[in-house]
Amino acid sequence: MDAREAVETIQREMTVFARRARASAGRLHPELSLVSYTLLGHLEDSGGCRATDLAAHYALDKSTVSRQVTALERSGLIERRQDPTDHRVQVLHLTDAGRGILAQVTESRRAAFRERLAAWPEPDLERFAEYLVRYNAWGGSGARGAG
Amino acid sequence: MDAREAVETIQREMTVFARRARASAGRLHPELSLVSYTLLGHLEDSGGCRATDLAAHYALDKSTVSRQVTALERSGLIERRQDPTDHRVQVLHLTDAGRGILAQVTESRRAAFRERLAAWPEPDLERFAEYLVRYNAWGGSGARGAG
DNA sequence: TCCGTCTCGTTGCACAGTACAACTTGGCGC
DNA sequence: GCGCCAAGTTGTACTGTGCAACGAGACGGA
Repeated sequence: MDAREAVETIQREMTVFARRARASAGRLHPELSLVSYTLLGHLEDSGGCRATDLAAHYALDKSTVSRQVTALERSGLIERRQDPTDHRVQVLHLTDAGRGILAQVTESRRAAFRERLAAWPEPDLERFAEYLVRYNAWGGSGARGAG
Repeated sequence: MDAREAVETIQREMTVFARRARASAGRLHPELSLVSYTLLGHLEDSGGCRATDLAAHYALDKSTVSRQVTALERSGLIERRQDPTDHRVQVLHLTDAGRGILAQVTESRRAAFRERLAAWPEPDLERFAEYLVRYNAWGGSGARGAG
């Protein structure tokens, strides 16, 4: 396989993956779409951030994030805290309920991935993880293009 | 990074990727969404098939495929041919216009990937491609689960 | 101090993609 | 022929999304 062929393969396989991801996005959890799961996960990782940060990181419109956040707050999974130094800003935080559901969904996803990756030798797993990080890091948090 | 950590990273990065893929799906071509691009690609690969086959292969409802097909036909990218042996069946075929646009979109996607992967050393490209193939091959064409 | 301009977020609107259910049309077995 | 099955279409509803317009607050220069 030469470089040209490898790029071709990466394109094709990424497309296949994207299609399947979309197909299974709705079946994640009765209460959590793939988007809201992702947003919750980011809140956990970051320890709380602004809606604008979420929008930038996931290439979503701020209005989309705003609505998702509203829904998540209505479900009691996150809470908004006014930033005392800047009253325009709302810092979003997971609630205990949110943390619980997030852990639950993460665990079931993790189990699916573990099963799927069970036969992989550890060095391959590590390289694959590293490649994905490198791929997604391209162009910074708002990367566009060959998604 | 140990294996547990690597699986975790793969899960997270695949999710980020899926999210961004969706974000850029609409900007593929003014005339072609990611879905219709995929369907067109399948028609090219298979050399013509039924709407029901497309639905089954991509885990889509037949009504969804029906509407996509209607749109693609209206745009002159595909044509329906009655199956002479079974009048319920319409076999879908690419038109020349459809083949042209498909090639064009494939090429622009390929260029985007090439740009994105330009800085990668060739051995990494090849390994990454191989990992993706291995990942997607899991469970065959209708694989479900950790998308 | 006040005005222009920026940022953060919400809301109104429109649209794509999707599923489910009901239906039409056509084939097939008894 | 009758009943059932298969292929596709259409009605309806919902979700996720973006863009544009807007409101509220911050910030800097005249």
